[in-house]
Amino acid sequence: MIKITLPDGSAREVESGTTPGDIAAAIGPGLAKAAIAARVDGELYDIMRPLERDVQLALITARDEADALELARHDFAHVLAEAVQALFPGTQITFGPATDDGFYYDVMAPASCGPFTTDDLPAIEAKMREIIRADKPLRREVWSRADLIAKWDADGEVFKAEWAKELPENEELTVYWSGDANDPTAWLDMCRGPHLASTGKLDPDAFKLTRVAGAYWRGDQKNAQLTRIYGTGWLNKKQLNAHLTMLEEAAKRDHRRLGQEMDLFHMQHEAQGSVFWHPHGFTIWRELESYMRRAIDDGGYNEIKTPQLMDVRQWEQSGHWGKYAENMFAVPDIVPDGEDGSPKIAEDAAWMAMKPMNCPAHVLVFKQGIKSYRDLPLRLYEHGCCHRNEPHGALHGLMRVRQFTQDDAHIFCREDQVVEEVRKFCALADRVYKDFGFTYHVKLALRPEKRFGSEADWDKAEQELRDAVAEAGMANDDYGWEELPGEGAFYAPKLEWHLTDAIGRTWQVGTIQGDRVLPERLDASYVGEDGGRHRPVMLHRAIFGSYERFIGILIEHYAGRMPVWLAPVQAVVATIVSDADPYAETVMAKLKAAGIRVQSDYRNESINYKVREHSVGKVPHILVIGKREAEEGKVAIRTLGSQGQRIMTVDEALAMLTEEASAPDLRGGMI
RNA sequence: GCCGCUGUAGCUCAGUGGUAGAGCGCGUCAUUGGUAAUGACGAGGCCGGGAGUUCAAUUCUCCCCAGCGGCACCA
Repeated sequence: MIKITLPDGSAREVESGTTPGDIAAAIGPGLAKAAIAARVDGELYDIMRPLERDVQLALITARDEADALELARHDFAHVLAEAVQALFPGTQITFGPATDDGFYYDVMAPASCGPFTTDDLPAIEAKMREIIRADKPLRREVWSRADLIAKWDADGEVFKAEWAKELPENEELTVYWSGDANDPTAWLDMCRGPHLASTGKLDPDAFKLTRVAGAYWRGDQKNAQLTRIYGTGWLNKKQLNAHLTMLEEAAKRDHRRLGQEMDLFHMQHEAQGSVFWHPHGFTIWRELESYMRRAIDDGGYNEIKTPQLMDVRQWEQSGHWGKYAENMFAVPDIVPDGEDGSPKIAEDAAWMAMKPMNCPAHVLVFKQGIKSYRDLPLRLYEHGCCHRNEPHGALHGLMRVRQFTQDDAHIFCREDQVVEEVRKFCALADRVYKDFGFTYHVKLALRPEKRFGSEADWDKAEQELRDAVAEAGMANDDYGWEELPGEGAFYAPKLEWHLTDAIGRTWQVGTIQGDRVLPERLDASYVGEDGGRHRPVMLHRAIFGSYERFIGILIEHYAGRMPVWLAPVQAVVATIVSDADPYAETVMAKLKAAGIRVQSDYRNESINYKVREHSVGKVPHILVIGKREAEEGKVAIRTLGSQGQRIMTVDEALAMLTEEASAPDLRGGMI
């Protein structure tokens, strides 16, 4: 007999081998039907898996949504693999987990039919529904490693066999059958589980296969490329539809689409991965730049500007040429050739490289003149324009570009100032993100495999960041505090700020890194109180990350409806009849004088047309002026997102617009 | 860089082995109007680039380039 303790504290004595499903049935028929899995001593268990020792047991139903979704998605993944193998014999299966919104399965299509395409998805979906409707029981079995390897070898499942062979010698492996023992279509996968009791527990109308993509076996570029089939999966059709609606919403917010509709910027292949900012887009940029300048002035930074090109030897010394050359653009020293007029690379040409980062140049500025401990902390800031030769497949709108401008600064400080400087940065970043209406999580990326510096330096650098975050009161769940092993930069661990936008997506933007490597490599020093030379610590930090990316995030976050202070056009003065134009011109003059970005629309078009066009153009306020307003000295304001209009005097409108058009830091409040 | 898909007018997209169409936008004219599209007419295209098959290629084949979805990468 074993003892099962339930969440309410009650305990039951049952035979060893009793399953959670049996216990649910003993409690009541309703629960027996609803229970889909169990949590046994904190671990997820199949409802049909025998219990063999004293345990704490909690039954899981669809009400435990996170667990239920995870189970369902994992099952969908298995059904997907089963369907693909049923339809395309010879397909090899590998691995198929649940994801944040669904599932995927990586398969190797048989050589005869080549990689799967989206055209194959409808047939696979239909087969999946068939499997679900067949309500095949899912049976867990424990196999020896040797038996399983034999099975995979016999079936020609190269990837599964490789995986099993790498597991520890004596490990017992779990497999799941889909279908009972005498079912000729029974299908087997090696899997940790857990799974639902049968395929029929899934809702056949609660999933959709969404796309296919290439993925490397075990995530390594050197390995075979598999076909990954993605699906989204839910507990019921309603949830699925809600998700599909959210995806549509995200598509509507796509900054590439809005960027074109709002005439903010464009890109073209002659400057692949680089942005042509149009007047409207660059207006947003200028506002952000001004905002950031005020913030750094406030924070005690000094703004500088450093060269775009430096001799490659400089990059060798900083270590970038060794670790980062594949992402750098190198430029030969070209001299004109007098003979035929064509440019020619000199034999002994010096090679220059475009800067991919600003840090070495900032150290060079620091090194000019002798620095005393009294000069520290020295905070050097730059709107640093960097070029990185990103892989073609990585480029994505404004989010991943080859030329971008960072709000980059390096703080040179003494060892004893590090924690305080990081803490101050946390406060500054907090203020900035809140001004844009973001919430955020903070994570600490720890030492990567490829790295510079001693273990002791890394220990210290990591601990400092931990301490500073603790002092800033952010090392807790409210801030999603988490440590990420192996994800730091090659020269330093980094704190990362992950913003959550208006529809719940997250974006990594801000960062601060404590670096002792670069000051050493470039021999930066200051004179201490003791008269001796000391190494400063260098903190790399950014809040927006890059202007390009941050603007992309803002466009999606606000769905193009920028707050008034950032809106490229803050107001349009639109007349109904041309008789009102002269009066409208006086209104324009007043708004312009007050610094409002206002445009007039005196075109020979209906007011309906004008209102529609500027609404679609996401102008925050339309000031409509007809005969009445002209006679009464008023304006009729229609605000984006609202149906009605407000009639007010020009001065009232001016006061309102002026208030809304001022940046949040100048208003002393949040937007 | 890897896998898959896509590339036709400024934009969104139809279409065809016999050198092209719609809507929006743009231009002209009429219309002076009251809060999300006034009407008529008109001008726009090397059908991504190159090669091949063919009497004939925007259409079929191959190679490039770019974009999109992922993977890998993101110092």
